[in-house]
Amino acid sequence: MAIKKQRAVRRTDALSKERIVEAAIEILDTDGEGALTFRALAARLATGSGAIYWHVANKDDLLAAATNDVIARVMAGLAQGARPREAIRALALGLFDAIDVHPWVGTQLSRAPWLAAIPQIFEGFGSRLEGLGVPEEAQFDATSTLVIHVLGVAGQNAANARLLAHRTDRTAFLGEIAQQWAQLDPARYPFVHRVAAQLPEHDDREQFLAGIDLILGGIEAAHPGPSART
Amino acid sequence: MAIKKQRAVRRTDALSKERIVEAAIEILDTDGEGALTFRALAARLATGSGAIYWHVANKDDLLAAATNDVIARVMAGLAQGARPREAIRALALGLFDAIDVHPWVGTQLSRAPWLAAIPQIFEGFGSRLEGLGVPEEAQFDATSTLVIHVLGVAGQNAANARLLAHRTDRTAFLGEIAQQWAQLDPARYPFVHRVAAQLPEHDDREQFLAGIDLILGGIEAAHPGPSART
DNA sequence: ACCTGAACACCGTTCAAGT
DNA sequence: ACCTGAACACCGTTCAAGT
Repeated sequence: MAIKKQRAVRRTDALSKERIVEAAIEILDTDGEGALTFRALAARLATGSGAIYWHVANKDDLLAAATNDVIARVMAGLAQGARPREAIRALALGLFDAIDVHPWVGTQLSRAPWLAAIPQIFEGFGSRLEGLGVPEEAQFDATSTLVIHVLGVAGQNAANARLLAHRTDRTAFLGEIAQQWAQLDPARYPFVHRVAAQLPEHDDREQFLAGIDLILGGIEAAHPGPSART
Repeated sequence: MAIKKQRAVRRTDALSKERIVEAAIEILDTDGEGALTFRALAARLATGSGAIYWHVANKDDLLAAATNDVIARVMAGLAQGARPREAIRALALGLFDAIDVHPWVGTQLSRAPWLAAIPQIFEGFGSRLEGLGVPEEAQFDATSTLVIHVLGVAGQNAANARLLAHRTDRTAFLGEIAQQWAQLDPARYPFVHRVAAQLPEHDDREQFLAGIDLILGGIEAAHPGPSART
């Protein structure tokens, strides 16, 4: 009982945007997008909901800051000096994995293209195309296609996560969708029928990467350049 | 003044899911995603907000039905019998244009992969890959990549529309983003700097199609098949 | 069977009042 | 300068009561 007085909860530091964003990320990660409210955030920070507005303009601002944090961490964690094609794949996978862990980032990225996180992603892909032999006039379209692929998958993964929050089993959930697809008229949906069986067992990450490789293949086919020997 | 009595508002027909969805689409198209509330919808239909729940499970159900309507119309309007590559491009452009007119469809598609609209889109792309010479094992990944591209662009366009709702000029808005990009550190963001100038003047539709062509190029490069003479 | 509309629970955001 | 927390305006959804 006579131990040195333990610091109570953590009301020592003053409130700051940093601490608010940190707490928001914790709520988003553990309880999902729906759980982030100013009331919940205020409770966790042991303050009033209005206090948060002193450091943060509004909820969009808060979510943007949280998203930037996660993306900046991905960019910082990237290995340097890889060959362009490998660097592009590593960046894509890094983003995929980050969004897999923080599905709410997917929602944000696909809802707000003016986010500060977007130019970071653009730069990450675009600056490596030079090394792939893509001429300057073609770099904008090629980069945009890679970025759109990442954002597109991000949005879908976030949607899946939103749904899986209410359910236990992922395979069972995909199985239900597969069953719905299998119940469509086979005459009108022959392809969907064939693919339905692959749905529950397919690996999102591998399919994402297959898409990146398809796009890279298209880029290289359109611009046969020096690095053809990947 | 003595003209035949005009039908008052339109309270003749009983309420139905069809009429509710129709009214919802009108609100979404004219006043944007934020304007669709059960109160606004009830007012337009001259009924109580609770009445809507007799025909529609909840707001998600309503939005799903509205989205399916728009997508089904795109599928129905497609020309028959085109060669596979042209058919795929036409489908992609049809979806792009529909989402351009109804940006809220973009939000829905990128938020809800279990929508009934999704297998329609899957079928539209997937069933044409056979004719491109893509072997069966590769069709799932290739289709998914095309669908993701459509959904990814859909989400971004919807986000842009949400922002442009509060503003008048599109070019001015893109100009502001371009300016933000141009203000980033040129040493760390050389590519973003180069691309910023192209941002305000670039054509979203053309860039979308360039992405589709890049993906198709990658598909054909991976599976050099019978239809190489496109 | 279908509709009405008040009531409920819950948001984001504001703001007068405190320190 | 920064924090508190009640109050405001507005949601989606429910439900007892009507026809």
